[in-house]
Amino acid sequence: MDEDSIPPPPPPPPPFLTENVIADDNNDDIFPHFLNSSLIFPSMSQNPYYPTNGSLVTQNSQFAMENIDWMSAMINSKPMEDCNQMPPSTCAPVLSSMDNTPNISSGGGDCQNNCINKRKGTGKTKKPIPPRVAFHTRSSEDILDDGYKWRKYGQKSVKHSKQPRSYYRCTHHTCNVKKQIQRLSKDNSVVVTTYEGIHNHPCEKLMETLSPLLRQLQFLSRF
DNA sequence: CGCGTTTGACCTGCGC
DNA sequence: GCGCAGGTCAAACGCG
Repeated sequence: MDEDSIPPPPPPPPPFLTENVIADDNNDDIFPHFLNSSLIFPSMSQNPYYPTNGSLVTQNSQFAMENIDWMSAMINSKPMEDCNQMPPSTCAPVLSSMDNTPNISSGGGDCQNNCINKRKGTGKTKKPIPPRVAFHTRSSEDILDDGYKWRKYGQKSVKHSKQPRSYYRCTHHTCNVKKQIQRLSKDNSVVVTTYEGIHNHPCEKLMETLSPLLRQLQFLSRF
């Protein structure tokens, strides 16, 4: 190759966002349903039920979701065995620790030590592992308003943690999504939320917001 | 009265 | 097989 040859094309873009997004809570253009420190951004997603990739810091809450590839995490979550081969940004949200090790928001951390679903090899058939995403939120509120309705079905004190872990289930009758909420014992202001599964119904708040608009559109379309 | 939370009991998987 | 820890169940209770 000589110097006159065409320079090589730039490397392909990363498969998902790697920049933090500073969201103005009042900016409907970015997050139309971001209310009261809620985590609702269905408009960013190809899947209307889940937010897409990217990190987010808001004025009301500081979300330490580092380069989370939500779509990959929730839909294409890799088997635990694969996490060594995966980039940290892919491993991090899915495989973050359930105990209080502070690696969830540390840019990936050590997958081997932080896999939620880590199963030490026994050779036995493993239960299918539902996709999971965990992230840190600095908030005084334990329960983030993510647009869905949740019912608490259990609370448990966890070893090596002063803070209990709460278990929630989506109240939608056909939906089997669960989430766990736990505060870091090292930093009580940090809430660790872990989602398990994929909603099979629209976000209620989104529908609530959109329905008047849809009605209006239906009305206008008659002319 | 319906719905959500609390909480002790029970179940299950894993390590030894 | 046993014990431990995490996860779930379900009855009791509280609230609007």
